[in-house]
Formats: sequence, C-alpha cells, structure tokens
Amino acid sequence: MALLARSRAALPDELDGIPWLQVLEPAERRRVLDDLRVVEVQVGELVCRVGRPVTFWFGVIDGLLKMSNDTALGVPITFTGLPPGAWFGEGTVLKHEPYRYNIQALRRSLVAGISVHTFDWLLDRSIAFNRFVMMQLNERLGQFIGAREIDRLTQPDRRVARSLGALFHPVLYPGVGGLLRITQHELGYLVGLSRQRVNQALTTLQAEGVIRVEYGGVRVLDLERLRRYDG
DNA sequence: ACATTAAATTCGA
DNA sequence: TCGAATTTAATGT
Repeated sequence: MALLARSRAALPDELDGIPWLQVLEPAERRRVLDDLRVVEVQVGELVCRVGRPVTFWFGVIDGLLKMSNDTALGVPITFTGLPPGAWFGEGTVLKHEPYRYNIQALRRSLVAGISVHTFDWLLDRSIAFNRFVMMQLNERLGQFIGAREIDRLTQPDRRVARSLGALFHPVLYPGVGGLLRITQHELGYLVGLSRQRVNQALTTLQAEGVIRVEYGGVRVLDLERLRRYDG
C-alpha cells in the first residue's frame, strides 16, 4: 500500500525532533506544517526504492532505517543506519532525479516527509534552510568517506566502534542524543558481524569506558575516543 | 544454542 | 486505570 495513503499530520512532540524546523520563519513554518506527513512503517518495508521518482524528502522521527545501494546491479552493498533525526535524499530531491538507493525499515519506525514542491519552495526562499541543506550534504560526504574506511577494517571491535561513532553523529542524527536505540542484532546486521561478536565488542568497549551497554541500546560516554578507537 | 533478564502486552478488577 | 500474570524480545555466555 502507498505510504501516503496511511500518513497523517505530525504530533507536536514529533515536530520537536525535526532540526531544520527551528530555523524557519513563522510563515515558512506554517506552510511546512501544512504539508508535513508522518507515517508508520513496518519491519522490512521500503520507504523509497531505487529508480522511483522522487516525491518526498524524508526524515526519521523514531526507529531505525537502513540505506543501501541497489542489490540488483552490483554485488557489494554498503549499509548506512538511519537513526532518529536523520533527513535524507536531499541530493536526489535537489536534482529531481530518481532515488539512488533503497531505504528500508530495520524495525517499526515513524517517518516524516515533505513534498518536493515544498522542499523547492523552502530552497527558493529560506537562507537558513539552504544553510541546513548545505551542512547536511557536507557532513554526509564525510560520513561516506568514513564508511569506506570502516569497510576496510578487519578487527571487529574497531568496526563496531567506528560504526557506532558514525551513528552518534550529533549534526546528522540529532535525535539520537547520548542513547542510541539499537539492538545488538541490528548493529550486527549493519556492521556485518554476528550478534555474538557484536556483544563481545560492546563488552570490550564498555570495559574501556567508552560506551555503556543498555537494554535495547547503547549510550556513549566518550564520543571522541569511540571515533578514534583502535583496539 | 540456551539460560537469564528486561520490556511489552494482556487481563481482571 | 492499576498492577499482577503472561508473552515476547534482547542479552550474555
């Protein structure tokens, strides 16, 4: 079923988690709130698919999505986890091109979206919004470069540490804060390790005082050390 | 793979 | 709407 059909308006507390809303002028904000839709997606559901025309710019309100390139073409796939606060697809929205990746729900999640039309309208009129989008593009570029390095790491503990470091990005994923809600199984899937091995890595990282393992999530204690972690 | 523990859900008042 | 009982989910080894 189409996502749009079961979407609804956003609740006030959901709006609080949308970082770029705060930078808009009241009139702009009103227009956006009119257009903004929220939908609940189930495990495994695709939010957008490679090759589909772009209709929305999406953001994660709650839950966890994964971004991957198309499996149909080449084999090697890179996954990126998309935690709360993540807004994605602006590159394709800007160019009005078809989506270049699949976005799939790793767990039940709440996803928000504004139409391409409203996105364009904001770009045309709000300098603050333009600044947000530029910053977003720039930070994401850094993320992808970092992801390539992570792919080459062989030590499981390092892979886990660096991947976690990426997910705790305060600018790209402001909704995460100090506590990332992710299961060890989900993390294993994103990093490419077994749940058992992830558990082992997390235990090590916790012993080093870099993170704290909680039920259903991980808390950062020292983000800098997590990012630089090399065993 | 299994045992333990935490959280979510159900159900009866 | 409260909390105890039950089921489901996540963790640790």
